[in-house]
Amino acid sequence: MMTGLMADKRRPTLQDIAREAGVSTATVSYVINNGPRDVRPDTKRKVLDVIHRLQYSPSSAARQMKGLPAHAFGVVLPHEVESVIGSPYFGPILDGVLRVARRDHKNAMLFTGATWMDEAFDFSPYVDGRTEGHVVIGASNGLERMLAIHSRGIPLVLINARYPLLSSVDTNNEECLYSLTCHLIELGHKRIAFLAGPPESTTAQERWTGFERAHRQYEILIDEDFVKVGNFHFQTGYERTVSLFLETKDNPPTALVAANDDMAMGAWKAAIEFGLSVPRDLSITGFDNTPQDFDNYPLTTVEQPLVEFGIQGADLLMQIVRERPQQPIEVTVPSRIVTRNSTAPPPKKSGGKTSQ
Amino acid sequence: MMTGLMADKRRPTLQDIAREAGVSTATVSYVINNGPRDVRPDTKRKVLDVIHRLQYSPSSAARQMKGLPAHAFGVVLPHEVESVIGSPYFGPILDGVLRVARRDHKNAMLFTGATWMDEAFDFSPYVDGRTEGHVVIGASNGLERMLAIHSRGIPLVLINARYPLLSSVDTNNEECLYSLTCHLIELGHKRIAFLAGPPESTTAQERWTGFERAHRQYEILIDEDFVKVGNFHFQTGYERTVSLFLETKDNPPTALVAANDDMAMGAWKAAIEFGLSVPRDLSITGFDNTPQDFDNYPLTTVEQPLVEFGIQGADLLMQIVRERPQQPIEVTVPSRIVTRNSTAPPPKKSGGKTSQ
DNA sequence: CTGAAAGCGCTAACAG
DNA sequence: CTGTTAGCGCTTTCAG
Repeated sequence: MMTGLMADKRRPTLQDIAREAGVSTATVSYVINNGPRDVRPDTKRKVLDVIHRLQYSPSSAARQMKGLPAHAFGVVLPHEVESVIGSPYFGPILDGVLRVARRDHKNAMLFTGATWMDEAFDFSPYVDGRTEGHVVIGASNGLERMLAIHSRGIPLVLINARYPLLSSVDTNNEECLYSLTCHLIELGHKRIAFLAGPPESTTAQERWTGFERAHRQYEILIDEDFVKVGNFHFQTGYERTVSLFLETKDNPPTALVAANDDMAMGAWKAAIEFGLSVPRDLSITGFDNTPQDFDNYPLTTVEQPLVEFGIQGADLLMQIVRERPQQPIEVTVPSRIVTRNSTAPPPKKSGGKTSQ
Repeated sequence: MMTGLMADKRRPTLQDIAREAGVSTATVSYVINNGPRDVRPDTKRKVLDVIHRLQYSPSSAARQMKGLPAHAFGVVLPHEVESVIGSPYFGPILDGVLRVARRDHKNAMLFTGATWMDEAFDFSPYVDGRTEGHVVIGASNGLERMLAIHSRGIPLVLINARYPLLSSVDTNNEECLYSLTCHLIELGHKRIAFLAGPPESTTAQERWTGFERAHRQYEILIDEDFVKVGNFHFQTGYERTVSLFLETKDNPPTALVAANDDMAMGAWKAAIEFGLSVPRDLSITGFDNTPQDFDNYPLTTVEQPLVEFGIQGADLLMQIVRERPQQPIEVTVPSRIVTRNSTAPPPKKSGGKTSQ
């Protein structure tokens, strides 16, 4: 039986090669690395033969001890969610990141956010030298942890988020929401509700700012009652919209801008329950272009270039590892507005439900 | 400006801690590792203080040099496909793998198959000691590379594949195809076509064996003309089925078993083009339960427990790392047959197309 | 062109 | 309980 083969034999070291080939360890090293010194061709040949025969390959740990690069970077997925990878959000970003990894012959080390928000968050895996830096995907809280890691001199890039002092790749949230809102205003809407994301999220903040700017630009006041704060999830979108309708019975909004798709769909559900037809009675917009039943719910929204996020993020990290800039670098990758049929001019009779 | 902070200061070493705390390096080591020797509480305290103050954390490379475990394993995705992660296949498996990684406080290092089938395949990343072993996800060719890695003493687990001498986690392919085929036979089918996968794939082989066994069991001969070999992709499913129909005009099959969903859907398309109604004129089965338009194409198929594959695969790897068994271990995770409406009894008049 | 040897940061003997 | 020290496998300087 030829199972296991030399499974128990200790793996050969550079010394073994040197001894076997009858040369010094230095020579073997020069052969392996093609430098920094030259080696006579026949010596080289001899060494390479032994290397192949003994199936030698150098220990990465020993190399790192000499200060050589780890040829790996971390991919931090700071989410407790079970099914994070299969999601239509992380998947494409990770794909982009891995494309760069492949291009640069780096390995990607995955860090899942088991203890992300725990008291006992363990920094060591992030700073123990196995990685040259990290990209952090879609973090919306706990970023002070990453700042701490950054302050230990570890290169870091945030993808789809912003944070003071940290480099990042994100989209033009503010701009997109500004455009979306202007679009509604130009259709004739003056009473536009807003479903905001959690205030601690910079993304949520930027989207709100875009909404606000459009109103300022057109000199339309934002009715306080029209602004509701959710947490990016369907359920809060639904609930806040129900409250909204109840509280503004006599003078309801004619359009609703949600800070993301899930909340927009929640709002849509609420609209249906209140007998409102979208877009005839209520225009709705979202953000993310996450897969939905767009046939039945043709939501106008914003599509983020997720794969591009991954590529640019990993690319930026590589640049930072190389150049060690003193100041953080912020890259903006513009998104694309996807127009479907959830927006229309406001109903002629402002207010009042219409059935049928 | 407080950017960068100590970004340029070299990271502290255990020696730094020892010096600063006025103790020996050994003592610091014992504090860090809670052993193997005890340290007087106040000394310990003092050391821990310095560690915190200097934000020390040990170098993983130096530790590995001492033969300590790497606390990481590789996840090999041997596919050249661009968008591999976002797929409904890899995503769930990876999720399962990561769940185990989290549980055991291991890091997962991703290896994408850039050079998987190249002449110049580079073994070093797989054997350089940064990982304690690898899980290989869904490889159907080039597995001799993995065997070579295994023979260097690196623990390895194949997920959703089998290969001689290698440990693996896979489903009961043979059994599932046997059941599916029996189901058709019991419905009254005697003329059943088979769309096989590539012969080098063990998965494809097992599925064929199940098909065969059902026929032997019921003493039905398999018509050679009814067996076509594809490559698991839609296109070959379509093309082989077109050939099949053309070649068996006078005595066509009443059912078709495809080795996977994509080919099954290709076959369905061909059936439609030939004016056949599924399942009235032709019953079809698939394998994988990959997301399709099941509303319009209610394919009876087999759902593999993908997340479970990941969990069991990573689990098995951990076990192998621990126990170093001499013999490979093969784990089977059973799949579930998903019955929809693509199968029915054969048409009364065997043969002949029916329109309308 | 090649060899000898120092030393990277750590752990765990060995010696108090 | 603590300190001193060898050595893990490699790269690279210093000597030939």
